[in-house]
Amino acid sequence: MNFYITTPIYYTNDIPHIGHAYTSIACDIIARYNKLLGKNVFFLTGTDEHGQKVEKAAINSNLKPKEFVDKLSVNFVNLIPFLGCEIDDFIRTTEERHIKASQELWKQLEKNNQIYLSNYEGWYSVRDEAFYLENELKKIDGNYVTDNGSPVEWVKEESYFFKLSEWQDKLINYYEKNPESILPKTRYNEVLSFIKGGLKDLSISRTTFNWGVPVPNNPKHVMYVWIDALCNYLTAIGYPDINNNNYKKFWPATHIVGKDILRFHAVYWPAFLMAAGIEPPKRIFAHGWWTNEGQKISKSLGNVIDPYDIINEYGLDQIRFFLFREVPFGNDGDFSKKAIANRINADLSNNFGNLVQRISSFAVKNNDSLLRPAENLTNEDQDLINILQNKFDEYCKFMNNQQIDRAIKSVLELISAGNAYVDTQAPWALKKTNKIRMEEVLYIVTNIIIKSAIMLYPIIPTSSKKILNIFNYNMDNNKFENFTKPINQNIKINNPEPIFPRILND
RNA sequence: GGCGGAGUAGCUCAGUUGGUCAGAGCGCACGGCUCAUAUUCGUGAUGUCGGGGGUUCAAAUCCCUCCUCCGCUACCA
Repeated sequence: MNFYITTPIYYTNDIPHIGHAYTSIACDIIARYNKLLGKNVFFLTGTDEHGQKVEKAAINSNLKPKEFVDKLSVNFVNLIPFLGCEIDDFIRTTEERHIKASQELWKQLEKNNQIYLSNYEGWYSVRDEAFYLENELKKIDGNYVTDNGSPVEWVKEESYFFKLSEWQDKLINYYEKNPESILPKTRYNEVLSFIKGGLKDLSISRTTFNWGVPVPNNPKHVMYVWIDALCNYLTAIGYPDINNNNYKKFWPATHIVGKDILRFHAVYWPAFLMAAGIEPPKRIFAHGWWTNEGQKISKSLGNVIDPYDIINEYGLDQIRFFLFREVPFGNDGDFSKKAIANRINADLSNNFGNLVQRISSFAVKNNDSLLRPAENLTNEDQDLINILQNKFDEYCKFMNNQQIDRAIKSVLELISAGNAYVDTQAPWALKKTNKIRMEEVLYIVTNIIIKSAIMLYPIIPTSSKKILNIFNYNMDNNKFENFTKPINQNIKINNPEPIFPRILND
């Protein structure tokens, strides 16, 4: 089984913020989960480097566009390992392979009679790089400006168009047959209602700037964002060489996107693909946005969250955990210091960390660090093992639908059951009365700890490995095959150390 | 305006096809344990399940209506 997951390509007009980190980590979690399932995974991210905005920013910086994007792209390249993301490729739209792929996709669309030359005209804002309808504009001092105050000018230019209007019925048909190809459900509804509202042909080239992929056989035009940007998902797996091994293995992809760019991925992109005779994406998942202490995040408010700052303050796994434990994936969330501290302390330090600590240090002090497989299971033991089975089933069901928060909650419930089991079995009492039973109890809990650590590995990979290391357990020999079967090996415990330090109140 | 979603304990939210569905976590109160990062375990309290009406033996769950909030309603990644 193969699994292909992508982030959007990030636009090189600014440095990365928490939103970029959020999307990338989401993909990393899903990628790691699928690896645990035993799949071959291809995880792609990259940067989108063309367009008028970049061209202008480069001029303002006294740099050639390529020099400018080289500088900005590296910020995104460097962020990936800092976030603990294990990617398989990083694509830049200025790469030769991508220019070739986009042009090839264009030619394929042209060959299939999906592109025609015409004129595009309307009110255009250079700052926003977008056209506006008259009713979206307001008049200030006799001049039209956009809602956010950008000046607009009336522009008429020759442009190539994609026959999007021809794909309305086919898209509707496709989505009605594949209701889970857009998630969450509410986004699916939005997309479908948008398509049902009618589709107009799409302008896909520009002549007013040069920083883009040249349109084949007409160098006056460069591609306007859509085909260039979206095609990256094909480029990275070898397109246009459709006999390429990666292409054959990994297409179609699962795309994780912010809710603001859902339409491009869920309407234009599948239409392009179908028009080119290529299968549409397997799934598009749209996630929400973060606020900061209840406030909308914006540069002008000065409350942009720098992923480096926040991770250096709380720790990588702690932030990864918070981002996906706190909020149902797909919803908007609020990033607050209080919520972060509560989450880390309650779930990681007090619940999981404590279970690890109380068992490992108890075993070191009272059983010479050695744990031996349990032989005679009581009803209570069996109950706990049954809970593991139930929670693992839930966890997989949720993860398969990108309900990461629900999956995490299932594991936390298992860990809570582990803590409760320790209390009822009271190994500190058994120490005086029944040493054999004490050993069994410790071993049964250790099984739960190890399985919990592996289930949480996609979210908190470094911490999970630390925990497994305490128990000298190598997770490579226990992925999700026969996962709930109890471990059966002697375990020697390494020096325990607190994995999740609590966050002290400010 | 149109389409869609949501209003459930102080907070964040679960609640498939109507009948242990009135719940979880956090917070709070009380009690227990002492292995553990002053951690954990147990018990308990607060809810007219947005308002009103209807269908039904039975509705948070279906229908009608009203109120509030949110998203989408095309060319910005």
